[in-house]
Amino acid sequence: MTQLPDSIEDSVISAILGGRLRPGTRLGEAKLAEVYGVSRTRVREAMMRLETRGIVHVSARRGWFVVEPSATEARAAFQARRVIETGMLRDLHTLPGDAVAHLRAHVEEEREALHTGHVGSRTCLLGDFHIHLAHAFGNPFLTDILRDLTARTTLVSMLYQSDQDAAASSDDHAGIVTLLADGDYAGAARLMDEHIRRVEDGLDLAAAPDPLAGLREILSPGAPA
Amino acid sequence: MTQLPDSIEDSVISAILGGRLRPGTRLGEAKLAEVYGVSRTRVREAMMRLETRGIVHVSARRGWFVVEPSATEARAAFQARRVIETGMLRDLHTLPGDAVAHLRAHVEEEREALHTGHVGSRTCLLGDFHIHLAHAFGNPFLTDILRDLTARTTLVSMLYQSDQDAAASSDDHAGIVTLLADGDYAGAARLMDEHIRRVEDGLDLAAAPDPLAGLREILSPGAPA
DNA sequence: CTCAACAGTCTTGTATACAAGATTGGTGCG
DNA sequence: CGCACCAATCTTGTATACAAGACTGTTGAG
Repeated sequence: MTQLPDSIEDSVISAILGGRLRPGTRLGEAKLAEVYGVSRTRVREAMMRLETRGIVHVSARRGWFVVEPSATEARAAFQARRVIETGMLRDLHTLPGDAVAHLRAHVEEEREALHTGHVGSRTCLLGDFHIHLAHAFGNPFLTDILRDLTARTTLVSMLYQSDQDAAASSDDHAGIVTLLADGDYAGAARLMDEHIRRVEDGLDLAAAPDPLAGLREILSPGAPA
Repeated sequence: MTQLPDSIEDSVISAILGGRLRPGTRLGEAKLAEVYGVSRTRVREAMMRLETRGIVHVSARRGWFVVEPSATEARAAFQARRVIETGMLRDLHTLPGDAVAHLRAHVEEEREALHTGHVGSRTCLLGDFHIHLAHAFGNPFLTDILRDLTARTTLVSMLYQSDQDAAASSDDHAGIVTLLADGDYAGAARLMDEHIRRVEDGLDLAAAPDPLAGLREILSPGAPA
């Protein structure tokens, strides 16, 4: 499904999409340099690229951190995705013949992940659907833009205690694919709009994000001396 | 109209939007470092950021160059703009009250630039309209995305001998503002779609971009010894 | 005269050294 | 005991040195 990342950037992005990197996680240059077996220079370059893509940010002389979108930014990110994804479905009718089959297969994978219950691959697959759909339209700019936006909304979901029902999302995806199979782009656009709104509405954007979420989780079973 | 840029990136972007930087222009690190009075390190950082934004690219050990979009990339860039800008107009009805007035003033500026005939500020203003419109909707993600896409399409226009009629473009802009003033977002979206198509159709994307365009221009009057 | 090989120069690629600020842990005063 | 202050340590910010490759101009053979 997802090819293994060759660059530091891809590696970080895919870790976020897969839920392995949480918002607020510190990414020390020295640490990363050791992990990837490269010098700090390369790590810095990668971090700066990710920064311009809005994935990480730097706190002066403290380190690089996975972004923690504010409620406002969260809303804007979802809004941007809605505008672009529905816009694509409404304006572009250029899906190649095999796209629907591929998307159907993807939804099938989602279903399986739902049953096996592996939360990481599930999160990853649910985000990947949108990226694959964008990719199928063949516009690399839109694909790249949506990849970054999806990474951000994935972070948002991690931050605002999403009660997102993965099964419902997958059902939406299946519905969109069905409509596309019928050539009903307008219907697909409508359903996509509802879908993204549903995901957004499943968030508790009023709740301030818990800065200690990570720690709390680690310490909940019982801390050692 | 356009506040003076404080970073190297903004400076390059605004030079492109204003038509002062042509596609293919070489941006040497040492040269830029001297111009901006900073070290090569900072210049490299800025260039790498611009690279991830698709504005410049690096040719190994030869230097940084303003991108020269291929015909395929050109079409994709216009398509992306169409999807996003019409999507915004269709989905978002969140223009603040004073937005229309500001946009009207902007179109008025365009008109003046048309008469005075200053080609640089004209190009800049025509692109700025779209950026300002995006900005008015208040979604920073979409604004940033459109700024970069607009920079790219500006480069495309320089590269593919656009016969774009600046006056017609400005008329389109005026029309869009009028529709927005009436709250007719759907109509504005339709006109925006036509407008961007018109600009794209004004290009000769079949013609291979002339890699010597810059030189030819310089040498046309008669070369000195 | 043409062309291939080569030396010199220029430019980026990468690592490393050091400066500057932030954090942490300790110490002493009240 | 609590708190402010201070030293030690860690981390990024920035510049610089040097390596590696690309380009240019020259030179010499055919």
